[in-house]
Amino acid sequence: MSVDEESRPARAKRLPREVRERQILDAAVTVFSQHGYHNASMDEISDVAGVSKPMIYAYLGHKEDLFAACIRREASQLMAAIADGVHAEAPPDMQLWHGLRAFFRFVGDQRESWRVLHRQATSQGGPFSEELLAMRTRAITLVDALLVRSATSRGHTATQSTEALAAALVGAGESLADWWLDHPDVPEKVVASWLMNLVWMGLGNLVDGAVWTPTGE
Amino acid sequence: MSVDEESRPARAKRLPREVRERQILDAAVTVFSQHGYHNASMDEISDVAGVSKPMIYAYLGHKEDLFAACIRREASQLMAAIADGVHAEAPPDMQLWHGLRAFFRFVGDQRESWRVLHRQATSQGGPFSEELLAMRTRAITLVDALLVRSATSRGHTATQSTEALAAALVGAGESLADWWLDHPDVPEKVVASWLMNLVWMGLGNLVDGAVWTPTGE
Amino acid sequence: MSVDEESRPARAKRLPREVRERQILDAAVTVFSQHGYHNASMDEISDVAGVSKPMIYAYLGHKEDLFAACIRREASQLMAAIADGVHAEAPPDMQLWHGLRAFFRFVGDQRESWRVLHRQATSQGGPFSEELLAMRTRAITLVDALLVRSATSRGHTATQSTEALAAALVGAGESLADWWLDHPDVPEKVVASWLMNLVWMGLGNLVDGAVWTPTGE
Amino acid sequence: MSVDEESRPARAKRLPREVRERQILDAAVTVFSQHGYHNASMDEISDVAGVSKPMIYAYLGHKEDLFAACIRREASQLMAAIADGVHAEAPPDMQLWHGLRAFFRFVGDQRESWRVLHRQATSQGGPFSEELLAMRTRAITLVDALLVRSATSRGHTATQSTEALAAALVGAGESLADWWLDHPDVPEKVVASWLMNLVWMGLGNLVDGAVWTPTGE
DNA sequence: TATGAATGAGCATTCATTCAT
DNA sequence: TATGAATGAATGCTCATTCAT
Repeated sequence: MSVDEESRPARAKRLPREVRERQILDAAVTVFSQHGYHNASMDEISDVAGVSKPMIYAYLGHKEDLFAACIRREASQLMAAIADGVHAEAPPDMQLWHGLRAFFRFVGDQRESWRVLHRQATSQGGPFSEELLAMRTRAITLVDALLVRSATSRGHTATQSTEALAAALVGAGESLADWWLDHPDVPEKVVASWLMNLVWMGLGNLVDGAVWTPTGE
Repeated sequence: MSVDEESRPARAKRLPREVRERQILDAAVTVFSQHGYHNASMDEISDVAGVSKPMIYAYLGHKEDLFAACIRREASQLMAAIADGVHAEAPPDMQLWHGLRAFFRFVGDQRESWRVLHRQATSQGGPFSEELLAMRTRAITLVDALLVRSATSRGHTATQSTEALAAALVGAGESLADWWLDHPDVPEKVVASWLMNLVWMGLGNLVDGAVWTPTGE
Repeated sequence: MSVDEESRPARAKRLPREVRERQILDAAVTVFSQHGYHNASMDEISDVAGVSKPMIYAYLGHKEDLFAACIRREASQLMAAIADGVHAEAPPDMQLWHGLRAFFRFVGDQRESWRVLHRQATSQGGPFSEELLAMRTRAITLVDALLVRSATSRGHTATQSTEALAAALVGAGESLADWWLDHPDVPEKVVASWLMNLVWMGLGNLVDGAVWTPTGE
Repeated sequence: MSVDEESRPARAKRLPREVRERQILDAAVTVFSQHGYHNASMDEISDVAGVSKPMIYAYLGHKEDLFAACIRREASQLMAAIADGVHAEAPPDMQLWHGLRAFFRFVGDQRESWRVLHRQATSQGGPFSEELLAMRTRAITLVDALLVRSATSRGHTATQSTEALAAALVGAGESLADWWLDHPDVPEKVVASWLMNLVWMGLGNLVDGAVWTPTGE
């Protein structure tokens, strides 16, 4: 009947804004990832953060803003992780390979972040799509650039399709990452190599101008 | 006195249950697809369906049940469309090709359905995942079988990776479909062929035992 | 998934009104007794009765009317049972004794009826109070008359208090009946004799070991 | 513009939780007593309490909890009132007498409380029965103890029947209290003495003109 | 006589959000 | 800076009741 308040870090008073914001964002990511955007209540977030609700509103604004802030932060981390893994001077296939590995490593390490980014953000309409789309676009653009460079370096002309292909690739990565979440015993490197093989052998041929065409249609 | 009641089809009275159920499901798909599961209100659904709320509850149960029913129906239609497009006796590549085309055709024709299936159902936890997962699994299984058949028919041994690859493929398709929703001027056949080329040239090599390996790691 | 409709008597068609009414009242008493007035739904009653709701409304009116009808019927049966047990020519104590026994017998045999009469009807405001009050008043009046007759026959003057005493007596009976519902292993005759002793001899005498016993049974 | 807001005490702002809880409970008792549990709406309670509904839920929980809280509070007050009236060293008859008087005084003074306790709580199933049963049991136990003590002090053996007798006595009190509610011109002391005589002397003695009178008052 | 179809109206409950301190 | 107190506004859901057949 009496609530024990021991479980949470003794609500420290008068912390600098920066710290509070981090606390709140951490809590928000956790809660959003657990219950989804709509079922996450500001009450629970404030509870988990060890901060009163008015603080949240003062520092990070409305629920939507808060969610967007989460996405922004996590997306940045993801992009940073990938950028970190990729060496710009390496050949295209190695770039893609390292990018994929970094991606899967991130997903494996930061499941909460990934869930918020992928599962939650995707489904919410308008406001978040923008945040997420922005990130997704950056990712696609990156891959796109890779493909284009790769094609031109071999003497081919990049077609419009590269952007679409990039989209497909990113989707494949996400989907495979989801699959991986349910099969955690498969090593990250293996998963990455599967995807790499799938797309590279395919992409490689494409880039070289080989095309599959339906027969007898 | 009240607002004009002309806008909706004159609320036909005393229809057989079957008809009402269809009306309701149609409305629900529309509304869920527009606002998402949580922001869709039963009130609006009943409004759009031209039916009072109690009818919805009487015929299709709670909001969750209703949503599940939507997913089930739309998923069935999607699967049926794909099955319809594929000819079982055709060679693997043609089967995949026709499957893809049927898939993109469905997405193009039934945008609402697709949005409900993909964006909404994916993000909602528990109860729906099951319905959707079931369908997704069926799709993945289908592709998986295709790969296995294809591999064995060429004298190779199917590895565990096929299921993962199938997952990746399905994800790629979904993602590309989403991309396409934002680029409607690209003909369906072209989009399908992009994806086909991406995965087939890749998958083909894989199936034949060709493997990409990182160099200089 | 398929509903078996075997459990209920095959919904016979075209029964005479009298029969239908009985069916409905029986069902209503059962349901009211189980869930209480408010939690009993017309749907369930119609279900249990094996009759469609419009029939109920046609034959017995609104929920309130239906409930009142239940009370009337059950109350009549109770009063009849008591009247049956009492012999008008017997001496007052024997009259009371037989009345009590008949009452407890009724409660023991018709628990549902009793529950509706006592627990449900008592608590509902206005409309039912009247029905129930009428019965209760009849009971009280009966006891009242007994006391008055008894007193005058011994040369005493009846005071206003008799009515109040009768009320108290009836309450004691009801409460003891409730107690008995929770102690079913006590024989009816014993319970009746306890109450008889309490009210006839008084606690003072009981405490002193005086006991009333029926004569000539 | 809106209806006059003068009728209720100027909605004081920002009161401590304790005060609000009392306000809410007071309002709840009033409303429950007027309309009964089911017909009482949380809206009305919040209105009468001069508090918004969310406060009720925040402080006292769901409707059931709220009702239980009411019962608990009122029951405690009743028991306290009785305990206050009884002197433990007095002889049994005087103890009973003072207990009865305290009881009737409470009923007379706190009609709302009594109605909630008796009429409402009794009729509602499960959850409340427990609260109320607990109190009723305490009351019965109290009387039971009185009887046992009284009997043994005179050299008699207490039988199992005491508990049942206590139940009967409590029921008689409740019923008489109800009767009294409809005959408010009878003084409390008189009503109490009627019941006292009934149970202490027994009807038999009463009929013979024997009367119990308090000594040394 | 008998019923499946249909609804108006209400109610408990929750949540994001904001004062007053 | 920081929060307990407070609420407007929805929303899911149910039920008694009545048509149209």
